[in-house]
Amino acid sequence: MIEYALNYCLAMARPKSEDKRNAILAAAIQVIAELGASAPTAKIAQRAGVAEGTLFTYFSTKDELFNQLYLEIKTEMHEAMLSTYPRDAALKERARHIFTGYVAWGVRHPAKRKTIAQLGVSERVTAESRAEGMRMFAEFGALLDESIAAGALRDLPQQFVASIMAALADTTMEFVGREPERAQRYTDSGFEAFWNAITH
Amino acid sequence: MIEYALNYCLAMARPKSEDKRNAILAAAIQVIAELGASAPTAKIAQRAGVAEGTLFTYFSTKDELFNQLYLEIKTEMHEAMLSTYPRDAALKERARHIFTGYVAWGVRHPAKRKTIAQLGVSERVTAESRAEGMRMFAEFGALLDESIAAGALRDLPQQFVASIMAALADTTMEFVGREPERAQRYTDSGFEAFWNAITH
Amino acid sequence: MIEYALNYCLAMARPKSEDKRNAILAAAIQVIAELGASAPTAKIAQRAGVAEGTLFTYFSTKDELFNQLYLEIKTEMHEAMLSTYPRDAALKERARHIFTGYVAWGVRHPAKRKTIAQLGVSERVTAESRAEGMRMFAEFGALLDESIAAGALRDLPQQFVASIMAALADTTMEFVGREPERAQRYTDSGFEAFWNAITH
Amino acid sequence: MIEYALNYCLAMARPKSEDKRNAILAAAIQVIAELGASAPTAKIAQRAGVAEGTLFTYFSTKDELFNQLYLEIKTEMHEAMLSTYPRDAALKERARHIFTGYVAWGVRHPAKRKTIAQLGVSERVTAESRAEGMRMFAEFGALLDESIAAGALRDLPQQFVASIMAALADTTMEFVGREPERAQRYTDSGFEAFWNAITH
DNA sequence: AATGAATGAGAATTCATTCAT
DNA sequence: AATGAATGAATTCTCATTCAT
Repeated sequence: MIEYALNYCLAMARPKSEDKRNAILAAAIQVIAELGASAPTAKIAQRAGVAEGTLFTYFSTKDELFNQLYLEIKTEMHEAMLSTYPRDAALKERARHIFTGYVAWGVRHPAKRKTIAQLGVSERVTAESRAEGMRMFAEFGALLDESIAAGALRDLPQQFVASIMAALADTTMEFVGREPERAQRYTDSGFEAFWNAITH
Repeated sequence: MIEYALNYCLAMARPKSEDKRNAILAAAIQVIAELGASAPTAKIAQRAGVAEGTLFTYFSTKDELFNQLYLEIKTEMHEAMLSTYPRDAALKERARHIFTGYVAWGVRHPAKRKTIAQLGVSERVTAESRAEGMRMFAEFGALLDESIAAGALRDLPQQFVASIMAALADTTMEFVGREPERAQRYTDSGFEAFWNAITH
Repeated sequence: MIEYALNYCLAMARPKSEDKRNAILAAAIQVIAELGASAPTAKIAQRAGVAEGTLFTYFSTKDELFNQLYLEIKTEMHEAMLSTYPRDAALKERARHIFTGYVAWGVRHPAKRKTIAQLGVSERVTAESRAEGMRMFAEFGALLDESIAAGALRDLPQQFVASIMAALADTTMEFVGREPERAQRYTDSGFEAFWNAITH
Repeated sequence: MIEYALNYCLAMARPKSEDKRNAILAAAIQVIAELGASAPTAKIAQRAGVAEGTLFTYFSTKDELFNQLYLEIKTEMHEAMLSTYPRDAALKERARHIFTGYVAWGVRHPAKRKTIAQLGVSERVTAESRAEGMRMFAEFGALLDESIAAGALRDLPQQFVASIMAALADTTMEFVGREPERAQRYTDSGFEAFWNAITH
């Protein structure tokens, strides 16, 4: 009530709602997962429960929506890998934590995973967005430097190691998605494969 | 003169030309590599040097073109991996041959690689095409059974191993693409990583 | 403090501000001069420093804004032609005064001139507005009746003479706009042409 | 029949039809005269009896359509003024011919006249088109050089004279349009006014 | 009164596919 | 078989206007 009066005086209109923005991003994830990067904005808006035009008050173009979505998902992936990171565990356990966190996230969010796969090859996602997305993951390469030191990949860029991790984790996710009942087995094996790949 | 040409034309039913079909496929590779899977058929036809409508006498729909292209490239990849396959070499050398052949092919044909990446996530490529594409590669899993027997991946499907190989090779290609002067280094390391991943 | 502001706001019904109305009209002139009659209301509001919605508390529709603007400018033009009108001068001098005043106004206010040109052919400006705008100028025809009496235009409607004056003055303005350094020359010649046109 | 066979051999498809192009231009004239320069392409296509998309095979953008239309009408106006031009008549008669030809054209083609008025202030018509349009009319200034030599407009650019002619003729047209029964009277008077304007 | 988010009906193009030639 | 004009549904984005705050 008082808020209304305040708004009245300050002459503020409805503020842009974070909820709506999130609804649009969430809808985009679903629709892109279903239809690919050619998903029409109209369908995204509809799924989000907003008018077609509203989408454009939150994202000025389709490209902007896609780039923001790309970074949003990448950030979430990153967080999933770092949450409850065991700082003091042995190196291998820390690595396992990251790998496992990523796989678990991907399995839990199949639509997001498909969407990232689509956006990853979409011409709409700019080089800048890609670079920013990559920066997050490069850090894991650094994290693993110790383990790499003696292995086959020594003196190759950390990014190479990070990409290998991502590639193996993605493959793992896919098979977990197909046979969820063997999730544990795939995840363990995927990680061991990765660990062997980089440490020997 | 004109009459002669007329007779010539009316007399012979022009057969579909294998050349034209190939020109369209080759054009599609280029255009899809440049524009993604949303590449218009008109642009593909133009690049192929044929009329818009002609494309549709060789491929009844865009989807058909894309699916055939997908399989054509997959087949070519497959052949690249098997050419000069050293039947009697030691297991690891045979595996290296396959891995290296694939990477070399990808580096030599960047447009094809980009196109396969695009088609790989395109809604136009059917599950059947994907399955058929995968079948070719599954055989390499079988090939490696021996080596897997004692490693981390024992009793996981051969497809898992094949996918891991593909994933690591793709990653390798990408980095070779970025730093061609270190091609040898990346390829060797990529293969060692793969070998370690599956044999330990 | 906040409470005070609150009371202040609740106590007084804010009156529509003449300033704001004028700001909107002034902004419309600029934006229409730049973008033509398709100028969006949002841009006009922005230029005026008010919210999109505010524009509609001062002008219920875009059409109303455009019609009022049309008449406002026409009125201003009219005033420019009559200011310091030398009632007792000779006929030709009075005519010159009007012609010159109009040209000078147009040269001094190029955006207004462009805007009037746009509104003059816009479907948004109603026949009524046009009629009202024309009425003002018809009076100049009456003023010139004497001079017409013997000329080529005798027994044609005063409006015809008024339109001829407007047409010649507009042409004059345009050339003064292009070559401001010859302003005097163009204005004098334009008027002489007009005077000769109607008096011979 | 033989043509078909020939086409068949040369593999020509339906050629772009001049008729259709003209139908689109004619439709544009009508619709722009009715709705102004904001006339939608969809409405123009419909009026022309072609599909919405067809319009764009003849004119790649709306701007191109508008610019070509502008020049087409200007050219036609120009021709109307020169047709049956009496090379050997006295100067005034030649001038009258031009003036009268233009007015008659404008009266006969009111939609074209309205359309040119709209396009003349439209942002879509480029400076190049305008310049080209103006070039045609500048020549009439040259034509009148003799008559100007002694008048009020001596040593002003021919373009100024040409613009004055256009302005007076436009005014004349408008009044003829309103009172067609006095067409002759207006045309004669308009021309006399013009002649007096430039020769005295 | 003032704000600006929300709306949805257009608007200009694009494009896979058809079909007359 | 080859051509490319013709089609119209679909797409992204704009904009006048409304309305909750």
